[in-house]
Amino acid sequence: MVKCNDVDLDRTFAALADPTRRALLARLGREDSVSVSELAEPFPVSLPAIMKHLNVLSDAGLILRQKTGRTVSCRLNAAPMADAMEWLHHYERFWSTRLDRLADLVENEPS
Amino acid sequence: MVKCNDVDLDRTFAALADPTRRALLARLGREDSVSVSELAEPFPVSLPAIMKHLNVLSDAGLILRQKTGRTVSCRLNAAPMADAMEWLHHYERFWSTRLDRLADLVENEPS
DNA sequence: CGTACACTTAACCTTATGGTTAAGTGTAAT
DNA sequence: ATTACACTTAACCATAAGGTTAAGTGTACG
Repeated sequence: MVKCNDVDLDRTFAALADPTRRALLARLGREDSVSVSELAEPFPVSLPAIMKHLNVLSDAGLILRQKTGRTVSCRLNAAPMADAMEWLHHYERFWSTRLDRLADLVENEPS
Repeated sequence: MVKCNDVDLDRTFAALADPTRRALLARLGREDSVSVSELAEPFPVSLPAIMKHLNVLSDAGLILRQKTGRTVSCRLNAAPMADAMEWLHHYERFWSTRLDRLADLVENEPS
């Protein structure tokens, strides 16, 4: 199993690897539907820069855009995060402390 | 809260955004302690390329290296993944209640 | 109509990423 | 001592990422 070419996971993790993009997602987590210019406003960078971030997020499937008149509203689509989460989940036992693991054992294997 | 400069999270997600690096971590998840050349062997790229990947993983704190004689053994350090997991955890409600959201969409988008 | 507004695209720049080959360092074995 | 081995570093290359300014598209409004 040399090739592990999970392009979707690549894109998801890459999209999450930037603080501006995480902040955009956080905003959409709080606000549900926000226009592009409203999204851009708090950041000290230009609108085209934000556009590029939004494109990265779209390509990763993390946001959806819908045009209404001349404004475009963005909303969160967290589904791809579930795959990232699942990948990480496989490593959970490596950071759980011994006590956590003990608790896990007790929970999952009673008696 | 414009600045969300979580450099560690940047590095963790960026490190995870490459299939070769994820495969290296997977190997270390299975094998606990593996030398650099053993790690590199399955991949169709040069050893220096793998070195760069290992450096990225080290910089993200995801692996630890220990030199013994002329061989360097690498082991997984999953701790930084916990922070990534925690970040993702905040969005869990956006995909775990997907059926509810689907119903919501159907309600709010009459065709 | 014309103009302002919301967004997008284009062109460009700088730095980072992922790869290469070749050379260097230090330890082990003959 | 010499040679082989395991890894590292250096130098280079092509492409991608993240930013800029300027120009373009399309919708709304006076």
